[in-house]
Amino acid sequence: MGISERKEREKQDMIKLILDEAMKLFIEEGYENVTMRKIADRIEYSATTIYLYFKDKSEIFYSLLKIAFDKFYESQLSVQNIPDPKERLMAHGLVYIKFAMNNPNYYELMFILDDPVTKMNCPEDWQTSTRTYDLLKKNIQECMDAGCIEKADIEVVAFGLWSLVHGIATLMIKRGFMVPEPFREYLIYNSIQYIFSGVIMK
Amino acid sequence: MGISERKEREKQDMIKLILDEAMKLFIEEGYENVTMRKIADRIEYSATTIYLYFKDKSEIFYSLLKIAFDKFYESQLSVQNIPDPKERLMAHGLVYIKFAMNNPNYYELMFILDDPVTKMNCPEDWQTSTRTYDLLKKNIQECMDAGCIEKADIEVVAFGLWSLVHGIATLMIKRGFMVPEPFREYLIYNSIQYIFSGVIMK
DNA sequence: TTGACAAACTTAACAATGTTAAGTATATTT
DNA sequence: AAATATACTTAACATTGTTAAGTTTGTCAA
Repeated sequence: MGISERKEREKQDMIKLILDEAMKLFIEEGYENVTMRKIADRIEYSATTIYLYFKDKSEIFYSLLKIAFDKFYESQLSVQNIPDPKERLMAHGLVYIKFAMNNPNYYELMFILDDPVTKMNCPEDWQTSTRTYDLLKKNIQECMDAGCIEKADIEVVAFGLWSLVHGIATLMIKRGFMVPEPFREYLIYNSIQYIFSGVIMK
Repeated sequence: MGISERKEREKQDMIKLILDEAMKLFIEEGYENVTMRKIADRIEYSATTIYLYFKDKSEIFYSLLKIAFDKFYESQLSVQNIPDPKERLMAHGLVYIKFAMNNPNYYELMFILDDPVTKMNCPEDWQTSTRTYDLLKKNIQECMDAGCIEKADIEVVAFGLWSLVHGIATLMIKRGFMVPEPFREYLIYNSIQYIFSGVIMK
């Protein structure tokens, strides 16, 4: 009988509907400003219905977390065709920050907010997130192999460069208003440029 | 007559009482977990009394913000007696991160949370916060003068180095659990070391 | 086809939050 | 001593996430 299949399909449709509307709201308004009742309004069901498909609010946004990491990974790939490893590494950093500033709510979800991340328990959950980090390490390794940058523990270098771009991203997202607009791009590009050209050997 | 003076004194005492208890709660539990009623319990007044002394919750923590920035500045000073400019700059970075990790709730208040910062309107408010940044710029300038690091727009270099340590700090505070404990200190120290020794000229 | 049962969904409600309005003591002034 | 201003409290509101209880709808066996 196809009834249970249909039911399963309907259930998946409902989950997708909730996630889609939650995502739209979230991108526009951010985690704290998305309420269960707002989502309920959008999907045209009562708020409690959502609890039949998700344990609680953070579980909804834990699902969105995976989508965010996928989009994030996708954006990083765009840089992988650059042949010169040191140019690629620099572009990698820039595209990282660009993603963060174009998708501040995604970025907050992935790297700042506590709530939905607590749902990440199984190690395979991290795989989506570590994919991008592996990409960075790969690019660093190729720079080392090509003699562009000083050889060292790759974990150390990756963490350092990640911290740099993460720092720029979070400062711009959270305290960007401190920097007058036409100056922001200048600061971002040149500070990365300065530090990278220190790390990269002549 | 001394009545109005006494009243003014009592008012200031009350403000101090509220701030003291709010601060204690805040350091232990963080902004979101401090409620008006919890503060009220501690000071042994009703919750609404607090509103006679502060406009709203964020204004209380805006007051704490200044205290946090003062403590922050104080901690940075400890490094200013190091004679060698490049060693001083490196130590500056390390002490920055140390403060952030020892006072994660202060740090969040200063550089991550949105709410209390919105109360900062007058330009003199920023002075407490820019003091530390000026200190960094001074140290960078001395490094340039001594020929330790490549000459460039000081705003660019300061922003880059700040982003680096801010990135490390926020990653450790917000996603530190991803890094196994004995590995954290190693990552922090060596990644800073690596990037600094790139920036610093041999 | 109908009656029992399960699944899907809603309404009502709870406790906690920040915050406001109205009321009550207490202190000051005239 | 009466009038008034000050300090504080109680009650309440709207909003939040979430749970419990009730209702409707769909499915299946007789």
